[in-house]
Amino acid sequence: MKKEGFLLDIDYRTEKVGSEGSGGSGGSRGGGSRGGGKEKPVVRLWCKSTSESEEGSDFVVLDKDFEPYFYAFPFSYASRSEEEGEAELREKKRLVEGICVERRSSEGAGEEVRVKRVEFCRKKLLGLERQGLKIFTELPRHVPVLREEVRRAGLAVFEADILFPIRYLIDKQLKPFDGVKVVGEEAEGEEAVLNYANTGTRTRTRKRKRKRTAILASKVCYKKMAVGNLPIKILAFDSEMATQPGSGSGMPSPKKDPIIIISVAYREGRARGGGAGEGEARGGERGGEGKGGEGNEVKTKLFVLEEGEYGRGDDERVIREFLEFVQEFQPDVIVGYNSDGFDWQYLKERAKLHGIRLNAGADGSTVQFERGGALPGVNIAGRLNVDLFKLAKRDLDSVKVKKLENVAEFLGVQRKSERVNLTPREINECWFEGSRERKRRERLYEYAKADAVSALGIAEKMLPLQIELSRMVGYPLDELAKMGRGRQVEAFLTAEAFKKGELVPPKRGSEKTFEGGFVLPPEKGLHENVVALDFSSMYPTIMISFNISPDTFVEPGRAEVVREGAGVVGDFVAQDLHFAPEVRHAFRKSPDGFFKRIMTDLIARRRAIKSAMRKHDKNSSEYQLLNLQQQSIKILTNSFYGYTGWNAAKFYKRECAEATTAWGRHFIKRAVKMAEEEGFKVVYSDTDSIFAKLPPGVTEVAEDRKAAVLKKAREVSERISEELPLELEIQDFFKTIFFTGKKKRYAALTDKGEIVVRGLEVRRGDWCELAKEVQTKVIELVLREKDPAAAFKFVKTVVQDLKDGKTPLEKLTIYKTLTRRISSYETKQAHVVAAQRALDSGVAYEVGSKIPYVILKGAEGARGAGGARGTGVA
DNA sequence: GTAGCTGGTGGGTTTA
DNA sequence: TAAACCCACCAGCTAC
Repeated sequence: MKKEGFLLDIDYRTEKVGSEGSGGSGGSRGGGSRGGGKEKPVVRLWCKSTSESEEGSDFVVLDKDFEPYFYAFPFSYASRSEEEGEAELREKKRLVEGICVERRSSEGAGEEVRVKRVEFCRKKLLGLERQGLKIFTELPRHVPVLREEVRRAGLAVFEADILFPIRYLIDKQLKPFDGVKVVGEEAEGEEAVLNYANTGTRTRTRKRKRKRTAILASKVCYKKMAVGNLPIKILAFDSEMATQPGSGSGMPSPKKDPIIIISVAYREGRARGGGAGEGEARGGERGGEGKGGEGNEVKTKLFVLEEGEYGRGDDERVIREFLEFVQEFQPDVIVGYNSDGFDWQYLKERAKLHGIRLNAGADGSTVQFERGGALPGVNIAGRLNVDLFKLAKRDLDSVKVKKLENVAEFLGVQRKSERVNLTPREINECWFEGSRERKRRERLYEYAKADAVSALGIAEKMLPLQIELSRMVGYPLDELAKMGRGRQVEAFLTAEAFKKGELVPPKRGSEKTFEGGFVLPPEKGLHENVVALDFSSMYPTIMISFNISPDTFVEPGRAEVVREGAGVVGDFVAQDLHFAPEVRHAFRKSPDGFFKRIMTDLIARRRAIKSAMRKHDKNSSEYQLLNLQQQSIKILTNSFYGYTGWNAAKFYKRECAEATTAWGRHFIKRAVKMAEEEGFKVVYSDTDSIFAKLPPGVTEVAEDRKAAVLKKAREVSERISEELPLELEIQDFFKTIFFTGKKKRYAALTDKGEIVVRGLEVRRGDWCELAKEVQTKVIELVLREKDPAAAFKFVKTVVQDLKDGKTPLEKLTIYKTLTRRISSYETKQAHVVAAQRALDSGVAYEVGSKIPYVILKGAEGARGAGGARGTGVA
């Protein structure tokens, strides 16, 4: 049979050869079951159909024909003949083929590990063609063992740390949320049962669910497809606990406190385009949804503990019903807020207590918890588990205190003022007193629902961009959502390298830092009619213009500057090289480097997308999708500079980053000079921007002044764009701008009436609301009204209110991040002291969380304000 | 990724 | 002798 669809997730399991199927736990990315006998890896591609008759239905592709492998190359010795090299490689090949070692599993059982086979191969290493070995292994878990042995045999090892499923995607050129075509036969019997869920055996109360077809693949390949409006089912969940009254501690403990509510939110019905092939689960919902609209409504469901159950501390039924719901709903994506760090961990403990399996996987397997690792990771087979808190932490810089309600409000999902808000103490009260007071219990239910709905809303706002990034980078969404930008770039580069026959270099860090951007000291005070100019995509443009790439960098000594009369000594001649200013790093002008080829391609793709966007209405779904695509390309392109300077990067090359910033400094200084030559007074400049005004007396009327400044700015920009390989764009026009005299700190009023603030306390998360409110008002009065006296008066009233104790405590709460364990702080800072006191009274703040505190006059130290998650700090 | 600001700690030194 | 001052450093956070 043939099947087409799009890829959602990938993992693998190991199965015993010979016997039908195998026992053991379901494999996951990076994991696998074990046991005696011969085993082999089976890659599982979790897909959704795109064919018209069964759109949105699930199927899983089983591929048993992919072998784990890695590369090994001899260390290159200077000037050795071709024959000598080949002879050595043949010798090494024999050596590697003979490798046999004992591998001890965590249970202590021994396992004999051999190399499966070895092939000769040709690959490029930083542009240089090299001959080496491609070493295949029986199982993915053998790679780390054999890698060490191959190293011992005197070879340099490459690409031995690419996870097996990722290796599969790269080699097959498959991408998540993109097309897959498979030829094979439908799996039957035990094989099918093991690999897809819901054949009806596990869910007692529910009807038999629709079947997930499993296909034993004989051929799997990429299939181009339209990627708009993919039918993806998201399930958001959240759980609430109540702590025993009088137990002192404010934190619920999974050892004793049961889960009182699990709330879920989801959209019911098919995604846009109809619900063909779906007989049930459509309920009596309205089907008439407009094209392009959201259409289907958000639904919620609560799993609530009963009184008697609470008395026994027995939340088994609640957990079971939740799991059954997951299996019935079959979500593609499961989201929660801090779900990896909290909800799943709690569920794990509670499930263990009752001896029930947390089988939320699409194959009925249990939720897998990553061991070790700095951050707790949670994996669910066949589904994409995403912790939105991690996403918000990484991507929503402007939300300072990343509580669920704050993020939801910021994204326009749900206003805080329009939902039920409860503190942990109130949750307790609503629970315990709710048995008498029905209303309070209702409030708790509304609260639980609001949390799940907010999580769903956040997912719907944030995931589309993540999905585009996932498709582009080639990493499954759940993993990608946890990765930092550097690792995302690296994943993308790894796939690109494969396409270009390049090897991914091994990591070789360094501690050395390098000089960054140039900042011109600002001219203190108030300025009027200032134009802001900036270089668009300065670093990427520089990298492309000067072919900056790890493979075009010429080591000092290899480049010879041709002096008059002197012969050529190095491998490269000066006129064939770009030399960076100040640092004098050299880069070959040709051929185009690895980075340049990729970046040029990305920029071309982005340009094409942007022009395609113009053909669509801004509110259309086509436009929105294209917009997300161009955004993700931009994010990636802009990350290349940072990536080359990230010392944990595989393609790390300090000189690349160093040269990039050196050219940046060179050009911004040149631009300042040119602007001043044209009659501008440059009042400030930072890295890639210039703030300039015309000296007084050029024109008299205010309106003319703006026109004059802009006209001049256009002239300067044109001249600069002609002379330099960069575009200088007019970014903004400020009617007034105020500099405190310090770098990176100013406030401005644009000609559109908006106030822009940079660096000042308003922008900082470690100042209390009151301070920020006051500063905002002062800035308004100074910039808009130009009335410092009024500002002064206003501040005085605020100070008086403060002295009179009229200011509410919440407005004085300061939040600061606890960046490490309390014990490892050298200095006694207020928020650390506050965190310690909170701990003493039973509220444990995790590393990385924000500690709320208030500084009181004459107090011994910090006193707590009501936090949302944590109760007051003692 | 580097540049830069600010507040605070903690120790040593100066000052009234 | 204690308050005032100075300074290097730690820590957190932001601009680009």
